[in-house]
Amino acid sequence: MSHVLVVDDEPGLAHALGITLRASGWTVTTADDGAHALAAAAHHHPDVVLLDLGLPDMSGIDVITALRAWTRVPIVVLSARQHGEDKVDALDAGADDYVTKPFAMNELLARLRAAVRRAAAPADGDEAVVVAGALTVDLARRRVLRDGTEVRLTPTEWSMLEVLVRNRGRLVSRRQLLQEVWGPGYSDETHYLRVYSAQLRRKLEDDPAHPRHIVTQPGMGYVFEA
Amino acid sequence: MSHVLVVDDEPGLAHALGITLRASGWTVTTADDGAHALAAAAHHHPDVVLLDLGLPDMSGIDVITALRAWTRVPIVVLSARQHGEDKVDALDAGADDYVTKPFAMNELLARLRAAVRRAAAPADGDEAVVVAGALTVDLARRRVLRDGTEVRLTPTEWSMLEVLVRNRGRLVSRRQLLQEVWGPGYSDETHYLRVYSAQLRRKLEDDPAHPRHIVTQPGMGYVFEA
DNA sequence: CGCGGGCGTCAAGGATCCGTCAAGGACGCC
DNA sequence: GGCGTCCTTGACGGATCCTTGACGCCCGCG
Repeated sequence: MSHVLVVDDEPGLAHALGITLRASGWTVTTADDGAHALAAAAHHHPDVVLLDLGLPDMSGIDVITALRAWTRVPIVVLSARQHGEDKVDALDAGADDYVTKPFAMNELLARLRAAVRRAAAPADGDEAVVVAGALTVDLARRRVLRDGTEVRLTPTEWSMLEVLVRNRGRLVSRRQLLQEVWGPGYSDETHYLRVYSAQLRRKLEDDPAHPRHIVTQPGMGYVFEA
Repeated sequence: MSHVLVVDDEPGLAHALGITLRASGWTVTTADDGAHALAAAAHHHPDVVLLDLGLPDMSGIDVITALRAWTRVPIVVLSARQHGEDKVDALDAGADDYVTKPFAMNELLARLRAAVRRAAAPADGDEAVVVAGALTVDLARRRVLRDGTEVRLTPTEWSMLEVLVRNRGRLVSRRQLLQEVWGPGYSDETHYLRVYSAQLRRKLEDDPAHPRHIVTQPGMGYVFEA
């Protein structure tokens, strides 16, 4: 099923949400302030973020803005204020939906499902399995086969390959790659790209010195060619 | 601006919504029952549908289902019932958002904007392909094809070509070109333009000495001619 | 006719970027 | 604690690319 990041500083509510969500088949990560939320989002790549606007360290709007700087993950906002201007602010900042406390749990679940479904829908071109020469990349099962035998990838290697394969045939800029794999704040760590592109090539390419699938576009980024 | 289809059977509310929406820059079509709503949606292709669930001829859920059979136009639902199970049903049927009466008009406007923005976002990079004779410039994928084969450009070459192509048919002044490619503070480095226009012509033009696409306007700047 | 400015061409550096190898160090597992 | 995996970081050739300078051409003008 899908993965949800719950951001809430009230331990009781966060706990209750976690139990209910897990009972509904979600996997759950929790964060109790904005900084941890951003770190967790970058690390876990949740399918949806459930964000309480009342956080101790930074405003919820800032969290939304920071997330929207690098990801389109759906954000469902949770707020105590019933008639707050912050509804408008949150939606304009890039939130996808808004739930006011108190809320019915089944309504919240429906909104989360709707948010995930909306986000998944435009990804039409996504087939779960992409074949490129001797390579078979199964995006759903997170597996790669080369000449029919499985290749073991580390989490970071897989993450980078996944971004490239989902954008196969088109250039992925260094910046985009760094942000999607390592998260915001890593936009300039271009060295990571060199290290990991080399590792992927060593594991996936027939001739790592002359790669046919993971192609460098000097000065710009990388492309996965099928 | 965008076009909204308002589906409501209360003449007073529909009228008030129409006035407010038009004042906010929307163009508006109204329908007072489900059958007319479906016909109007098929005819006008609105950018967003604002749907009141309480309709005389059919249930709002059925309207959503019928729309979703053929279009992904965002649907924002309007309902009087505050704690109704119909919220969940509407969202699961394919609605994008939900507003409960009574509602603040600026919240409704924000939700409509958010719905349209969400729907438009994935389509952004589309249609960014410019064809000029034997040249094909794909602005989204950052690729250039000449007679069907890809041409490798350096980052600076691409950046300059991109500015010219985005302003195709219009003169781009030397100053503007320098600032957009090299940044502010390079307004007088006209020599760069000569070097890079020459490189682009060598890579893209059939006869670099007599360019047909990257044309110099002496003393002023350059034009990309399709 | 001589001169100068704008433009195009070519080539040479120096800076930057890329690929590679390898050494710490964090973390989980036994 | 010992071990293995993985991420991060550094160093270093080699390739690529940006910048800069020199030079020739064309054309208008004095």
